[in-house]
Amino acid sequence: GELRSEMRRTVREAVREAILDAAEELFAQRGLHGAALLQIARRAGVAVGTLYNYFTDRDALIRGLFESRRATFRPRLLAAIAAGTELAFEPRLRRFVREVFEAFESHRRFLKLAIENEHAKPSGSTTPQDLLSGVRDIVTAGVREGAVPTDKAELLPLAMTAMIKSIAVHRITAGEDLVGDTDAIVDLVLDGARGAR
Amino acid sequence: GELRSEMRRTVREAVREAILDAAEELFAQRGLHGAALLQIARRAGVAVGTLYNYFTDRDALIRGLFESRRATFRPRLLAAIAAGTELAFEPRLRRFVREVFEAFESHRRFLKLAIENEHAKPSGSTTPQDLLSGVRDIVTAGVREGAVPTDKAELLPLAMTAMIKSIAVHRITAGEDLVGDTDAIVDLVLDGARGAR
Amino acid sequence: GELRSEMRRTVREAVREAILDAAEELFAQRGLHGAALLQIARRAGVAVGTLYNYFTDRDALIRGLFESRRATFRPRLLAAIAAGTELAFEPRLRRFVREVFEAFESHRRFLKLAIENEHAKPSGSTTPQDLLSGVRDIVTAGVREGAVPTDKAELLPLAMTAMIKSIAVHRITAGEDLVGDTDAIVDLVLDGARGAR
Amino acid sequence: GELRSEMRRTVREAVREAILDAAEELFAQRGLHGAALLQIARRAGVAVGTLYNYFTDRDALIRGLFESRRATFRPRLLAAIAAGTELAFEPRLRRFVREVFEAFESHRRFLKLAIENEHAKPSGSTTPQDLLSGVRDIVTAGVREGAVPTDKAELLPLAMTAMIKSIAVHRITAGEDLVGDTDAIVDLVLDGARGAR
DNA sequence: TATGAATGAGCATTCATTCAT
DNA sequence: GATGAATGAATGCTCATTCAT
Repeated sequence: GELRSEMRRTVREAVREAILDAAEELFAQRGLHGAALLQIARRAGVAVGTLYNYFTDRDALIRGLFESRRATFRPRLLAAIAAGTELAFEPRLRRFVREVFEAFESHRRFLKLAIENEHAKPSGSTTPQDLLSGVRDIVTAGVREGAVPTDKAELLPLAMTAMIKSIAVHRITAGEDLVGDTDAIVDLVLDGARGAR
Repeated sequence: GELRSEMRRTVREAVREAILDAAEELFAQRGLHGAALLQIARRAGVAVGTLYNYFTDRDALIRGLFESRRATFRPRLLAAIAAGTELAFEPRLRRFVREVFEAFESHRRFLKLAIENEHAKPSGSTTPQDLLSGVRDIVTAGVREGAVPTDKAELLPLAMTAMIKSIAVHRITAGEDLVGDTDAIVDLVLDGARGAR
Repeated sequence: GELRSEMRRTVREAVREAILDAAEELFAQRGLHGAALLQIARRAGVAVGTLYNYFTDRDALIRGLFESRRATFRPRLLAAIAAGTELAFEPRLRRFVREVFEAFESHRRFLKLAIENEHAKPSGSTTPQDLLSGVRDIVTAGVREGAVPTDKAELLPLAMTAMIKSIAVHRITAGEDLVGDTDAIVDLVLDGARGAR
Repeated sequence: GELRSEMRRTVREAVREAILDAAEELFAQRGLHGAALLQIARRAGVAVGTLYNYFTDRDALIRGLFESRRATFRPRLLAAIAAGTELAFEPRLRRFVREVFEAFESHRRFLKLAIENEHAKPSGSTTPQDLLSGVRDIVTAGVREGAVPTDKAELLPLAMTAMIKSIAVHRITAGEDLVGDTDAIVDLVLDGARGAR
């Protein structure tokens, strides 16, 4: 009946998640090309064939992983952008960066993977692209507000996103906390190397 | 005699360079994993077996490529650092960034490759690491000089290197000029988003 | 009670037939090796597992299909042979060929399949073998009657069966009528290429 | 030098032939679908990879086999057709059939394979098609000559080819001689079942 | 030293078969 | 009996590496 079908759906979801977790782990360990599907299946505790009941092929598994993780980030990112609309540029930016880092915290492993393989996934949108687009929105508002000179509007989002990603990977690799860098980054972005903290 | 032996050495060097060029081109096109040695050999105009007379295995070829290119960058980087020792922080930084970009210009293809595959090459030093270390030197001098607050010394080099790499890849991908971004980047780094250009 | 059990048997028979129909269609489309059991199950409107409630394995399904179709042909063939016992060789042969073609008409798809895969099914008797054996009976009678020289008795059935099968496949493939070739074939067989029609 | 290169070509040709022989044997034993490339490689005394140095993929190997064999038959068939142009219909046909059977003798195994898998190879021309086309040529000449009634011209080639193939397979399977059937077949075709031998 | 054919381990993918529900 | 997810052996194919010439 309905209960039965719901249980089945739940089990299916659990297996799917186990596969994605295993894939995430092995892709992080051996790279997007270095992890064999057999290893992923073993780590997930299923047979190779089972992988193909959930993803049509290797590429679909990779896409599935990225899309699945992105599906949990994007809402948080969008919320972080929307939440600050009423704020001035600086507090808005500060809040955004903090929330981004907080979101990053819960998926450290995936983020390293996503950032380091950004260039290898030209198909569809990615979390790094979402991040860039979020920063762009805020910078655009900052320009409108007069807080950011027009001529900085092109490079600033690129530069800031690069900083966030780079520092995030740095901290994740070192096993260190991310959120603590929020103010340092925002101060740096706002007032530059010369500005007093 | 000696002449003969020198000619032989020259030819050997030329073949080696042809192989590296072919490798660079194919790695850029199809990725570090996607280019087969047979294709590289063909493009270089030699047989597969010949590759193994110059590099012990695939990995050594990749390392050889990165090291060969690094060998041309590092002197320029070191020179750029050394040349500015007498200058104040700002002009020194400006000069450094410009010279880095000028050096990048002559090896655009390789740089994209090196930056995008930074994480895949944990063995030995790399050009991005050289860059980071150069920036660190200058920032350290800036701190000593009082131009940079101590508490920014840790993250600033990381952030700045990230900006340089990210913008470089952006421009290379778009087929655009790199050097033109020098001042924008330095201004951004020095005075932040809020500072007037 | 009994009614219930009969209904069950009827349903079972209907499902079995649906499976065989689906198998026939897919084998005809993609070959005996090219059709997957999953596709057959889907086309039949049942689950894969159900296939195994009706046939022990893939091979049994194929055998089941061939035997099921054979079970409808053989009676007609036997009847066509028996019906002509009182006739002379020529009218008997003519009648036999016509009735064979008429029987073929109602299972064109299967016949193409059976003829083209004759060699792949060494297990048990097949429709083509039934056909050969029918022709043999009639030829034997023809020899007894003096209408066929003894020394033609060995090859004639083989040759004639080959002609019938070959022309049948030709017409089925072209979507053309079979029965119309009856007289041409029989005339050819009786009087050869040189004889006037 | 030239000698060297010729030797290499010869060796290459020998390996290619060994592969084709192994393929022919295994395809005959287990069917076009049932023989694994690994088995073929083993039987040929080479590694799997070597197969791919000679044929781009499985299908190309099959095509290569059929084309290679066809390349030895077709000239003989064409010669058999051309050789009889000056003869009358009957002797021409008789000669043709005999030469076809003689040609068959030297490649019995392949012929069984080719005839039994005729329908599975829609790409390009095949030996059975060559045979049909040869018979057609001769029948057309027979019609022009007045030896064959026009209305038999369509079905006769089909029927005769079917007979030849069917009897050939019959004899090959039984390990019997082919050429001995020549006159019986031709007599049957010319004068039919009723005609005295 | 250069060559390129041979090698075979490694991988993605398919699909007949099983079995818990 | 029906279901369909899980299984894993089998297979086609790739490609780094070797080595006889």
